[in-house]
Amino acid sequence: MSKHNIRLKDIAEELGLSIPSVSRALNNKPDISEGTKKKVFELAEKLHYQRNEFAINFKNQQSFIIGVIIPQIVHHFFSNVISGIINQADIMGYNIMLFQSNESFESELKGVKTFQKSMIDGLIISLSDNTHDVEHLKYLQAHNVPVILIDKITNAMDAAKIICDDYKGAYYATEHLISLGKTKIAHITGSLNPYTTKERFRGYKTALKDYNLVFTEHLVKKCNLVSTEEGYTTTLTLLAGEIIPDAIFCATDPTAIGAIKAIKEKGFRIPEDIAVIGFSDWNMSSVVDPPLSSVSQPDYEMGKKAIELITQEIQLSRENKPIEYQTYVMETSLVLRESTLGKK
Amino acid sequence: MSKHNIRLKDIAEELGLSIPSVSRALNNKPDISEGTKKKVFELAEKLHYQRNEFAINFKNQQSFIIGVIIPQIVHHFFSNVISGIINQADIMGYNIMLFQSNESFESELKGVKTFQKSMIDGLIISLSDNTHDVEHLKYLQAHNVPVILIDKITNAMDAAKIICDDYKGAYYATEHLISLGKTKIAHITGSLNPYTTKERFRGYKTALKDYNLVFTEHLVKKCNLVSTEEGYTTTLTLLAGEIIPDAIFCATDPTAIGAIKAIKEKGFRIPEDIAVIGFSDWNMSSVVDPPLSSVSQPDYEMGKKAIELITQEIQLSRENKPIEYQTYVMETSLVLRESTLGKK
DNA sequence: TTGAAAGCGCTAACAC
DNA sequence: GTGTTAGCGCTTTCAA
Repeated sequence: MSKHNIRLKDIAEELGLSIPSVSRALNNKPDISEGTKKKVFELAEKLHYQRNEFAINFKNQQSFIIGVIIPQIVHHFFSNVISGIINQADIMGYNIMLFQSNESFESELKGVKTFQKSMIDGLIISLSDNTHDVEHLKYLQAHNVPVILIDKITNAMDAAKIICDDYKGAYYATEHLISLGKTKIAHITGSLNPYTTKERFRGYKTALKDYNLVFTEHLVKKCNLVSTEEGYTTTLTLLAGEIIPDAIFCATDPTAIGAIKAIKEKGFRIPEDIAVIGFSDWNMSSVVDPPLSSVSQPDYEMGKKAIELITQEIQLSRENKPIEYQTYVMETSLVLRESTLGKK
Repeated sequence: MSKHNIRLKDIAEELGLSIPSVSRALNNKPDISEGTKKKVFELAEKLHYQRNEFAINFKNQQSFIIGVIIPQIVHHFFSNVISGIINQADIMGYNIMLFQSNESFESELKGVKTFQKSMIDGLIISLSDNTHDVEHLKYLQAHNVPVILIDKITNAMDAAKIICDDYKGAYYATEHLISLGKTKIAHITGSLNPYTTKERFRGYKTALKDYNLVFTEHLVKKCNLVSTEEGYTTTLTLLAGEIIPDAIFCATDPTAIGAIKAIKEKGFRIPEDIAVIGFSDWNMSSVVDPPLSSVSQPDYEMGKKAIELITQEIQLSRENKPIEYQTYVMETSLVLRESTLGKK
């Protein structure tokens, strides 16, 4: 907001009162007479008085802004997380400042720095795939700015963490394929840095082991971007290999959609020859042909939870009370469609 | 950031200097000796001095925050717009505060109000479908907060506006269907409030007229949410009508995807019996079966442009220079796939 | 119940 | 070159 706005001073002068009196009146303090309070309110109304929040923030050293850094907004999962964050923040009286790292560590660093300058009250962050060092986040914590890690977390720091149960989700997905009688189950994984991908891989391996299926190195392929294109080309390699899989568990839905395209193109039937299951349950997964089975993540709720946690921490931090960090593991669920179940 | 931080005062005292001298040194002002400047810098470094931005913002009455309000983040078009906004804002040295109206006018009003309190330097907004009154935006303008309308705009106020050429895009899409020899072209439109939908409808009608095709009331159906589900059910009604269309131009891609599902289910061939074209070019549109032809919008560039314009306006506004409002119409392009072209 | 004074951290205008 | 003074708008003492 600009200069030339009505200040307490203007009201005070016009009413022949002192500035503190006007302040008291407008803030509904007890030690002010009803008469003057009424006069002040009326004039304030008439002049369209608006508190200068710069002054307030300055005085309180609080911004009511929560910074949010995620790798990519254009991503079904993250845009849902953000949606939950924004709606809940609104309820709690906070504003959201948003930044995307585009999976670059330098960019993430820069984001944290500019947020710091904007005096955020707290930070919710999903780490970039290339973040190995978290000194920038520890620095914030050390300066009483609560940090909450969401989805892409790290064990390199103590903080509240919100994840979904990638391990269990992957385990159930694999188990589902096994229950269909599949034995040569391939896995297309992502860059192995992020915790999430690792956990999905672990769930896959454990399920195989628990059901006495052999783990075959050749049936695991790595995608860096976990994109549709990469899913497509990776699956082509898979289908050209010695062992043709009879099912594929993909670490993300786009990859799975790429896989479906490759499988159809090569003339295999889905799911009879090769069943496919993804992870994330994009809203578009239901419209591909065949509709894709997937592991659904509680994205919106994760965002909501993040705000609940951080507003609590902000409060505790301002009261100089100790904060206990927990890791919240939120449940995934299987959404089964034709890519594994076939036509009804 | 918290209290208990290093202030200029701390440095000044430790160095036996006055506060302004320290300020001058740290801000690289010319009227300070190299010697003291060096001393100050070293101590500041050692003590991890950080400017208190609350004080700076207070002094300058500027936040370097740009507010952004859009109807829905979880929307391919908008998340791309925001992506462009954030990346460009970063370049220009601004932060982005984000809010979604969820297509509710009340929510939009509330968002504007909280942003006002957060002292945003400018607002970029895409109106909710239910916004008929724009007094809240005019109020901002009147208080020297530049407002830029993007995509969902209104003629009810004077401001810089950024849209894509919905009319032309729709015209070309319809023209494309006509060029395929289609004559009974249906149109599934959205809620007719937003300017964009109106323009798409107008483009459709004009194309029909220009090519001497009769406009048939029955072939135009309205969807409120323009969702996949609605596209599906609406298309079913269309296919159950007296005149079966030989092509459908849908106002959005989700609608078109729903239409494809309905058409396939009823046993029609795409595009031989009924061709389908959408609008927006979702990234998933290429993976549906058949891949969907669509009108691609310059979403990311629109966001980028919005930041360029608003930072200029903010600058002009601070210099009390007059601002000329323009409407920027950005070009769409046809992305043709199998849903109109058929298999190669 | 009200006013006077001080201060949040910083910078700009004015002295010396 | 450096220090003194004043002020951004508001709230919170402390006096009266």
